[in-house]
Amino acid sequence: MAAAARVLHQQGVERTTIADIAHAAGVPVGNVYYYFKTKDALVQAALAEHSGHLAELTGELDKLPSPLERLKALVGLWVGQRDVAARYGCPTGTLAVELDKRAEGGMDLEAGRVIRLLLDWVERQFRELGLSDPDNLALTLVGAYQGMSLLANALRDPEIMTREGSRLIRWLDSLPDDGTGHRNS
Amino acid sequence: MAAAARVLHQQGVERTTIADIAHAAGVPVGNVYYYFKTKDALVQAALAEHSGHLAELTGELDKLPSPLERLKALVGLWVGQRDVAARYGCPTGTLAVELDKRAEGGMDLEAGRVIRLLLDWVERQFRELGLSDPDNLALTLVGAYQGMSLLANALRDPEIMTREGSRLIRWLDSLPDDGTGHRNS
DNA sequence: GTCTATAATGCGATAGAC
DNA sequence: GTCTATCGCATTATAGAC
Repeated sequence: MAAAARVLHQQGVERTTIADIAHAAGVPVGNVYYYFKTKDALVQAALAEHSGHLAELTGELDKLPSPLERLKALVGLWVGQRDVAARYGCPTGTLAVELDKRAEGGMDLEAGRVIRLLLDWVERQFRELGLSDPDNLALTLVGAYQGMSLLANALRDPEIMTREGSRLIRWLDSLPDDGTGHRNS
Repeated sequence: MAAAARVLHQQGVERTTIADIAHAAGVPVGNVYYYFKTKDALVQAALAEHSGHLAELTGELDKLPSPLERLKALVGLWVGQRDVAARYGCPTGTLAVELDKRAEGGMDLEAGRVIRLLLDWVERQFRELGLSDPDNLALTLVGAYQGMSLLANALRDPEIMTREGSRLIRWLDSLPDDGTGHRNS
């Protein structure tokens, strides 16, 4: 599953063959089909990997004391992945684009579910900050991440992540917050 | 070329066969190969279509008197395309994601060139407004567009375009501007 | 459960009649 | 320049020995 997630991210769903994944995992082709009946099942396994990785990540961030620190740390993690993003794009975002075109078995919405998990977590942070319209703020932050990842990838320029990341940090710092964790703007 | 651009956007590059494009254009398969030697040549033709469409669009916007009006009209056009974006994503953005994975003939950077055209035009508007860091502002605006298109597509929710569009309009209006068209912030 | 060999299919590309 | 028929190949998926 880890090999599937990695190779599918780098090569894309359509250009990746089962043989590619089998090779990356160090097993023969037929063996893969023993555990995953179809290629789509492998794609779903990759999605589960991304979902698990996200849960792990937010779990770590939740240890930070304030919601603002958590959001800023999240942006820091994004920028830290700038070279991967510039080369292959956001794993979940590019997968969402590919699955939308794939249009079989109604799997085109499953990547959206992983993105929804991130949106919900971010929205929770904004809500804890006492800000109004936390759902719109989450949309803005996650949208900015997907946008800067796509641009960095399309232009092959990791510095885009750095520049936009800095702006997002300043934006987060500029949001109204009295330090109590309860605030309406 | 128009049929290629349309079908490639809707079905994706890898899932679209030459037969699909030939059918959409109302010509037999072999005929397509008389004008386009390979499938990649068709993809490049589609990119040229997008590039031409963009030039046409900015040409219209350039008729508006002020840069701020032009940018706000651009956002309005994006929101006006919300149903298409929610169903198939931004034509150029999704193509950039797909071509990055395709990785053949060095065509993976050509979608980036079209996006660069948009970035440059937007940057020019910000520069005319006299704002500092017009390149970063362009990155923010175009990045927001790509991000909201991807989210709208992944979640199949055109309203995301409306909500983020409204925010972008407010953001543009909040930028420092004295009405002379020359200003540093 | 592991692995090899192969069947079945779909697609890019071409040949060649008209 | 238009169109039909087909080749060659890559890939998903399976059969079946071990």
